[in-house]
Amino acid sequence: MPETPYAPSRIRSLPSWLLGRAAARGHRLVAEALAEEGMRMMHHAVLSAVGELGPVSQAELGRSVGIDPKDMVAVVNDLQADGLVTRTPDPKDRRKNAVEISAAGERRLRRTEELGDRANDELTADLSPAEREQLMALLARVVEPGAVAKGEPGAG
Amino acid sequence: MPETPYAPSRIRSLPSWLLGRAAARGHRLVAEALAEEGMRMMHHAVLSAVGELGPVSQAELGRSVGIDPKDMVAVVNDLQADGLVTRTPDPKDRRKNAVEISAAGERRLRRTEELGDRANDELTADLSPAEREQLMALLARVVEPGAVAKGEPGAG
DNA sequence: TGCTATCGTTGGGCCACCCAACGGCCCCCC
DNA sequence: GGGGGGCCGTTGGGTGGCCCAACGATAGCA
Repeated sequence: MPETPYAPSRIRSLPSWLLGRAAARGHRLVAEALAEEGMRMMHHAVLSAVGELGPVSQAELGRSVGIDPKDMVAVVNDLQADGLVTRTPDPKDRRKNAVEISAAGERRLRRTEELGDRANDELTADLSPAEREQLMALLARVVEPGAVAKGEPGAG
Repeated sequence: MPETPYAPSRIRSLPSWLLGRAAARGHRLVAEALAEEGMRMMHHAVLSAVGELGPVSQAELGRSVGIDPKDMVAVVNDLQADGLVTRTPDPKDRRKNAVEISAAGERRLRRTEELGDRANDELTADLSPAEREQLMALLARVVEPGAVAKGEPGAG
């Protein structure tokens, strides 16, 4: 390399910086993989959460994937328009919408999960399985400080 | 736990997801720390790179911190307007601007580095120093696949 | 002398993330 | 059983990071 593709930088020694770079690459890889099915990351995340949680309100969905209620509306709209989820008023609580995955949604989810997994494999291609687990464990403690340390069972 | 603050999700087992969450938290912490000095992350990154590289063209700066030339213009404009860097035409190559840090820029950089460091300490508060190093090493290999594995000297 | 590539700059667009407000509805307390 | 606090979905607006396209000026090379 004649030029200086990656200049030295004190910045690079900061976790936040590396984290941002790594996340950006992961985002890019996953996003373009999901694009093969016409899906975006948030849509995939929400669809996956719906598939796991069963009929669930949008608010709870939002909390589970950490997305703003505003954006959740748009995502569920899209998913519903594509016939991937159903949105039915909850008879027990008329404020809520019961969001549920459809058969088409499950098929789509299966494909996008496959694509997402492969993108993540590429993302961590340089890491051994053990290292990948190690990375995940460390990241989990960065994401939720104080949650794992004392062996707390947590929410799930 | 009555509610489900963090619902189970297959998504959460993906590196890209955890990476995104961790990066978001790091971004938030660093951004609000830097805000004390009226700086944004990109500005701090560029200023830091300028401080390290000495007089340098915007294009090279952009490559070193991985930022779009378009955005670099705005960042250097801001830094220049605040008197933190100087932008002088390069006599040897009249296409280029030689960007250099000023005395005020060095002072500002010293403070923002301090703030950034503290934010990163908080970000990795749950990690021991060894674990933090471990995380950084793993992240570096995620960011630049194939660069570290074979002991390649790289560009620097 | 041309051709190609780079540099700085301008313009536009996409996506994730966040805050504020509002009508509708539930639940609990009085 | 009536009222009030709080949650739900929805709409609106705003910011930051990232990427692509184009263009005039300039440098390097054939």
